[in-house]
Amino acid sequence: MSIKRGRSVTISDVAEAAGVSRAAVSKVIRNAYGVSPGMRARVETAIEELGYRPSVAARALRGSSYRLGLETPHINARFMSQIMQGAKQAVAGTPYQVILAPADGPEYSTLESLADGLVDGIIAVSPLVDTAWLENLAGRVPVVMLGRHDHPHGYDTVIGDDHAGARAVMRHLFELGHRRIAHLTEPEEVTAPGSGTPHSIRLEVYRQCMAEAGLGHLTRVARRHDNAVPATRAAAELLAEPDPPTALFAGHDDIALDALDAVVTAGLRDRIAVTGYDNTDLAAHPLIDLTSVDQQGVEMGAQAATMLLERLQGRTEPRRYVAATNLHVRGSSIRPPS
Amino acid sequence: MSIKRGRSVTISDVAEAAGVSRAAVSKVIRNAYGVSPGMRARVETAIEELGYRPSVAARALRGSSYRLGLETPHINARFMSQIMQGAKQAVAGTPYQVILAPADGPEYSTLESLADGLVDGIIAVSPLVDTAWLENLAGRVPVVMLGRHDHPHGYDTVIGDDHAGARAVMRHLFELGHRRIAHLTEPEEVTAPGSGTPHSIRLEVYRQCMAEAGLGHLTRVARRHDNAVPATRAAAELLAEPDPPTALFAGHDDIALDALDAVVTAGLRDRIAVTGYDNTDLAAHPLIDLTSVDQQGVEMGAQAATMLLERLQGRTEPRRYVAATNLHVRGSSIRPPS
DNA sequence: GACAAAACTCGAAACGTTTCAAAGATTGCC
DNA sequence: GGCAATCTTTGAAACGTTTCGAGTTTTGTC
Repeated sequence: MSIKRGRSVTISDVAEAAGVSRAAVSKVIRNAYGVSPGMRARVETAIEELGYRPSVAARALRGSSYRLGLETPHINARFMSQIMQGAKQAVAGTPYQVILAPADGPEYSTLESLADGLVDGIIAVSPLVDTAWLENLAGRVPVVMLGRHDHPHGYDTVIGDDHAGARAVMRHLFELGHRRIAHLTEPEEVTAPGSGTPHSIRLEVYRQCMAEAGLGHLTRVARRHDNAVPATRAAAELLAEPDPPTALFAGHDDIALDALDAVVTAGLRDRIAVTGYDNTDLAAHPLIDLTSVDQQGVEMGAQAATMLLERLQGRTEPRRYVAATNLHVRGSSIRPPS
Repeated sequence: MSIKRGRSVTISDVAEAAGVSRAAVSKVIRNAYGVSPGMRARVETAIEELGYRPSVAARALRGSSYRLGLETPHINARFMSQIMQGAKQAVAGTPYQVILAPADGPEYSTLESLADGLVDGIIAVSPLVDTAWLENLAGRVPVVMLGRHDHPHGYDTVIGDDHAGARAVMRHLFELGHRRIAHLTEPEEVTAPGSGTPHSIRLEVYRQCMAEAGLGHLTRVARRHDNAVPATRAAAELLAEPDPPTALFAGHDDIALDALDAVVTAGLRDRIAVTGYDNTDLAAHPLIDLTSVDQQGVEMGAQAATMLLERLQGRTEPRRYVAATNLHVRGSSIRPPS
């Protein structure tokens, strides 16, 4: 009763069954121009009866796989759910599908393996790869980069308004009365000044706001480091200092969650303010109740996918989309002790 | 300065550069038998210099794409992170890569689109598709199903020990002194008796345990329904009943999070016990602090990927892996009012 | 009803790999 | 040194699509 790995139905089988040429079948399945109603009908019947499905591999070899690839740095990055959701919405109704390739290692290799003819376009979050390399990649396949504030020639970019978002956080914390505000962010390589990563900008805005408020001397930046220092520890160390901060501005919600962990563990839940970024679904949970910046991840994902589709239809000049931000104030916005 | 969509380096280019045949290059890149050290060296140099990367499309057309596909029903399902992590671990060091295809729609179509020559093997969580259809799919490409307690011929299965896990939860709640225990689960179609889905078994065990304890009359089952009824509402309705339950046994952590939401919103955080399933990373967060059943998702993912690799190497008899479960008791294990 | 234009259909060549049988080179043995 | 056995290497034929130019039929116009 064991079924052997069967050869599947090919376009030739359909052509034969419908009594037409392979070229004709190809046109029908692609809705291409120049096919008579009669032929279309016969071909569609044959396709139906045989249960024909075009081979993605053969199509890809010939030109298009009808797949868009989404590269994501960490499997867990909750923000990516939003992006994926948006991208899926954008391709609904087109023959395209979105697949996800988690990096978890060197980003170059994940991107390259996507580009190796598997997908027709790539959406990626890769702050670390350099622009020249990306321009080169974009020469082979359309690319949309998320969260790069550069102005490339060959690829498109989708970013949030990190200046506005970070500034909104700082203004909010100042208004609550905080002065000792610390910033919790990613490792140095992701926040290098001028690198144009979202986290470098949030950090820069943080510094600037502190300076403008005459609080430059209270500036404190802590970072998580991949395995060595989880964000919980970085936060805990901040809290253990002689004059600990009264507010923690976390670079994104995942870090904010860890910060909350540290704050709660230190028994300071209603003494220390914590803010996040991305407004992921958990932020609204009453047990988390995290103030966070919404940067419309779903819309960003949808825009990114749309840009790829445009490229596939021939657009060549680069596009750039900047998503507006919106601060959601929640219970983690504790006032400082007065 | 605009780069035109360049044709990339092919195996022929490498062959020419190295002064050998295409077949020879093919052998080298696949580490196949029968290639002299001299030739290998020349070919490898040429590959290096030209920056050659094999086309996945062409390879797939010819046999193997070296990609494994992971189908996941909802983008957000936190449990899938664990599976993905395990699968990636298992393929590390092999030429295989894992890609993720979120379903979000009819599962058949996602699975088929994966099977259309894109991947060499499929790992899927699809409780709803029927066995015959899967056997057929498995005839075309190796398949490992997660969470199906059936005994198929053509595909492999990886499951958690849902009987033991659910029983552990119930025993735990009884020991705490609970009698009014409600079960919060997925829509009917996923829990049909005898369907062999994990949720049908957890439900069945719940009913059985209640009956065994002489509490059959207190059995209460509530369900979320895709868009209409989020789990928060289902839970809230339970809590609003005349004699509300003192403990909520949620089918998995995502539902448990919603249950906690409802419990907190009703102001009953330290009156009602909540338990989850899957022990996702959030359960351990001090603000969530959710008692949950660990079913070794990472190990399950690793096993699934390993099974695919075995199939690709020729195994034909079906395999089945059952992961042990382990209850993690946390703060959400409230005692009932005495 | 003749002729041009438009609409439709087709055969064959590509796309970049892997595989298979066969040719060519080398080794071992007596 | 000759012959068989083994080891290397190769050319050509797949794999299943799309595309392109050319051939065939239909339509429209006078």
